[in-house]
Amino acid sequence: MRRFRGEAENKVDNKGRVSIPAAFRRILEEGDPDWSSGFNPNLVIVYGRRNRKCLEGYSIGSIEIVDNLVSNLPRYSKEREILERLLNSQSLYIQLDENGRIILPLKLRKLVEIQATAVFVGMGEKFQIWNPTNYISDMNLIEKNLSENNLEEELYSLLDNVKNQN
Amino acid sequence: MRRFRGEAENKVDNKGRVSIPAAFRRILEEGDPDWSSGFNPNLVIVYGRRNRKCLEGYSIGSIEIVDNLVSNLPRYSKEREILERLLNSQSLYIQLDENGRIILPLKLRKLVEIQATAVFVGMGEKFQIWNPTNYISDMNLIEKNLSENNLEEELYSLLDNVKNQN
DNA sequence: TAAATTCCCATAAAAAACCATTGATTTCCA
DNA sequence: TGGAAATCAATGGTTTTTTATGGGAATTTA
Repeated sequence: MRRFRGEAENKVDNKGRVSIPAAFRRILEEGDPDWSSGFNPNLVIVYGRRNRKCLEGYSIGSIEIVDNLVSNLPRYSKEREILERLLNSQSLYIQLDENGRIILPLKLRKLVEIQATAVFVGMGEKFQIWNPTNYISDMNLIEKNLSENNLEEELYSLLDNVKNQN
Repeated sequence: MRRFRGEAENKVDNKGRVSIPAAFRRILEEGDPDWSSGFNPNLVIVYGRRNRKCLEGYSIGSIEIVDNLVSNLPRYSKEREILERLLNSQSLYIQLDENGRIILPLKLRKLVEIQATAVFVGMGEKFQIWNPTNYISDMNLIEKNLSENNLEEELYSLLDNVKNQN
């Protein structure tokens, strides 16, 4: 499965309409089992992640993987209920329009402080939508953390450890 | 099967009428084997869950799954008898009206303290109906629980464990 | 027969569908 | 290979449809 990559800044009009970057649309199309050429793919936006001032977009395929994991937990378990709250209650099924746009409801825009522009950030199996300023802050935070603790090498070596476990 | 997603707050008038959120109606339609375009889907509302100050709505399809689970228990076992009380006795079959509304009987509204507004909460294979204030409390409880015990990562890793079992 | 329930109609606001424009990118052919 | 033609992407505006909700008449029920 191809991945969401790159960053793009698009305008949000006063109805809440935003274009999904064309590159991301390709991934959404590939990832939507019901999609076929000439039609518009669907996606799911999750807004319930804690400690994150952004929205997360998933292709239908990727969200189904997550949903199935949840569905495999005991039906009435506490754990499952909480995960449903975080992943299903705080999420939306959204259809792209003819022009590749979606409508971000006011509620979500307020939640992540998005007004006239939004930044789309590829994150592999999902993408994020940020208020531009908040995105810069978040990147700066990461940069700072990396340089202060000289974490970069350590992080990359993590990858090798994961590999060894498989 | 598509899932119930998102949160919506709708008004309850003094006849007990409430709109089922349009997004949920789509799921109810898909999940009702007898439904066909132009008609109104049916649903089942369960009010028998203890420790839950909310009602639960199921599509015909999902309630059948749950019913079948109960049917797999030994026919005259105590457990089955009790579950049938909670899931069958304390539930009702409801039809949406022409405008996508249902009537919540006074008895049920009292049971979960619903008055002028109700919150609909998508929970994947079912949805919940809450008194707004009680819903906020419940979410706060979850938040508190997550942050105090640093449970979020643990929960998400639960998902990975599920994956590894398959 | 009063109260409750069902059915029918009305409406404002929100969302979806439709159409148009501009600038960038790609195609393709002389 | 240069550049005209075609295509696509991002964005704005308008029209149509859907949603949520209210109210009243008709019908049932107690």
